[in-house]
Amino acid sequence: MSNLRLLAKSLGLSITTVSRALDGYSDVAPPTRERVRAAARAINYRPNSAARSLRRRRAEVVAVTLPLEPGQFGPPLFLNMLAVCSQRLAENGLDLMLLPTANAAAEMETYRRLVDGGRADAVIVVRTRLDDERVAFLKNRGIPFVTHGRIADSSDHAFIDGDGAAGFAEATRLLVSLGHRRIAHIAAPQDLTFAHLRRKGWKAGLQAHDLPDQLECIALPTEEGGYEAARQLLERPERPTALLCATDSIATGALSALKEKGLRAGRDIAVIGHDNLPSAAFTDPPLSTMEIAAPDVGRRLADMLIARLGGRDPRELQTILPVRQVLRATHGPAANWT
Amino acid sequence: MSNLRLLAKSLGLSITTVSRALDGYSDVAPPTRERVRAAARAINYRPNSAARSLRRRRAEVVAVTLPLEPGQFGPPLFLNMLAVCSQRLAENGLDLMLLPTANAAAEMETYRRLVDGGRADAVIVVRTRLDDERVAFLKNRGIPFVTHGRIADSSDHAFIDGDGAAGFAEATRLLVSLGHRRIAHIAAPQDLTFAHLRRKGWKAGLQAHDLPDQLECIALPTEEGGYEAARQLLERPERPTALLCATDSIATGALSALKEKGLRAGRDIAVIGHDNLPSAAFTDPPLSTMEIAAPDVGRRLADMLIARLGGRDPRELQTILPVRQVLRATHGPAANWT
DNA sequence: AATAGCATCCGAAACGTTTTGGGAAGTCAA
DNA sequence: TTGACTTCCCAAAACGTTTCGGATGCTATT
Repeated sequence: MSNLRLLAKSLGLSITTVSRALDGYSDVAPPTRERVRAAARAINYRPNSAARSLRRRRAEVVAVTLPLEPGQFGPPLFLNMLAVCSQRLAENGLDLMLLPTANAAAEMETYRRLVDGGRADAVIVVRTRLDDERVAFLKNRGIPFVTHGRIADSSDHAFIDGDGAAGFAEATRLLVSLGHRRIAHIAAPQDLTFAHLRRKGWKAGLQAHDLPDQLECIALPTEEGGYEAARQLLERPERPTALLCATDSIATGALSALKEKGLRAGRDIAVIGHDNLPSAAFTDPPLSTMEIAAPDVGRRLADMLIARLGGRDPRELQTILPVRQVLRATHGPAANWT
Repeated sequence: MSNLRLLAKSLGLSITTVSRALDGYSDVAPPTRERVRAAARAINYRPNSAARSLRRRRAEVVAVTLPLEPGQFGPPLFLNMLAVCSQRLAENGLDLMLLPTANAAAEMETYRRLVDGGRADAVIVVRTRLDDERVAFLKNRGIPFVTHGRIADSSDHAFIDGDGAAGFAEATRLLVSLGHRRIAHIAAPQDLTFAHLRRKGWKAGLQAHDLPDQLECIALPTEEGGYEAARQLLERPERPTALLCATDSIATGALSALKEKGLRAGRDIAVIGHDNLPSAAFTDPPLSTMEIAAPDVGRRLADMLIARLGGRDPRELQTILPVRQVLRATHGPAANWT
């Protein structure tokens, strides 16, 4: 590992001049600048990141912890979003680093090392809960952050989120218009904000038509969870004619349960998911679902972080994105069986 | 952000003593040590990571770049493995950081910043290619690394990998024993090592029974890729009776194509995948697949890294894990149609 | 009483960078 | 010739930590 001192010595220049040449300052002669740059390239010089961030008093890193438990989006979409975010951050000289964490306690410890140890200049909070201690911690420390998803009171921090409530209300209306009256909801654990909002939308949709909202079941947002929940709902005396699922993973599991019961989704019973996972187009039948109607959530997220790092008021950085329906083959009209 | 100087001043001690008290050295009196620790806890002190790694001359970070393109494992399993790895590394005071990268050029640039800039002490290389410039780079720099997957010549570096060749040879044998003679392979791009080895296993399995190995198609390791490839293979005059797919994503797409043609997997045509994704148990019919027969790849990976950081010879750190079959409903006997 | 040994503590240097506040030539106008 | 400006360069300080090599005072030993 080479450093500025060696580079300077080999060029017969001072450390200062070499540093400034590499950073493109105007007070070094163009020929010198080129000479320095060529030498730096030749020995693969990169500024030592620890020394640099020690001196500049910033890490030039945006961090995001990745909770292990099944979450909001499926990982493929989610990582895609972060990759786009990362590219955008890179244009501003920021690294995005992801830190997998096994459980809530480990995650909080990671936050402390991150923030109190100056490892990150800003953080992205994902898989938010209504009562989220990570958000409380970050507010307390005053470090810039943006959440992906809201919390119970999101009035005073930056966030980006899909309008899950509106999406699920809309989907419920669609099912009603197709003749459904017993519309069940397979919800995800209600401490997760997205799950809470989607359930709220479902309830609102039902209430608008004076329909009962007793048909529900809470499941882990996995195929397994959806499978079990669907089986339970089908045992109910008031058997649902439609299953509105909090996520596509849940919906995929539900499809599997329906098949076991000899029910054909889209004909005997309607199923609608959320997220539009890549695999949703390849279930049998192809899953009707919904997705955030924005192609560039990652980029927006990065821009919000950069704005926060620039001191922008978080209350100006709150984005709720509309959700659009992706209708494939599982949202059928109500079957005639009772 | 507090620092040692402030802490020392508030305690009436020197910076040295405070530092050594926190690090548990024996040359500070137990009462002093406790006093220091209490004060540090009270002000949420964490050593500044930049200063620390500048002085210690190591970053205490293991890095892994995450290429965006669809890869070896599906993300859920893959992230799980990394999370386990991360826990194990944490026990040794190492942070695991993931860096998403959009393309090969960006990935190499990340490697340079990482290694030449001293941001990481070791790296994990995932989604290896037969000819992998990342491995060449790391060897050249002499930084410890472990690859997840092999390359063309893996004789002199540390790696952990599933025995894809044996797994696919075994699966081919199974299909032959079920009466199949026209066993097609939907391969992933052959520059990816895992794809190359799996195809090699398939070929070996066929050759052992003097069966032809013309029935193949190369696809992106996604549902979409599997769907297209399966459609093409079904157009062939010598229509296959079995599809051995390089990944479960491919197999899932293939299942969807079969359904369109009115073929029932497991009865009219056999399908076998690889990876045992969580969703594989919930396809219709549930997918027969295979998986690495070790519950703790992530932990092993971490241990190998730690061993490399401790100076162990990479040639002693080469693990090939057996692959076991997970037979569900899609590996049926050969149908009678020609 | 002198010395050795021990338990505690501390000053100062070092890690490699960025940045402040100049300094030494050279140029130009008066 | 002088002074003011420019251009190009540099010394030194600072970021916060760890660690080397003592220093200080006390107890036990001779």
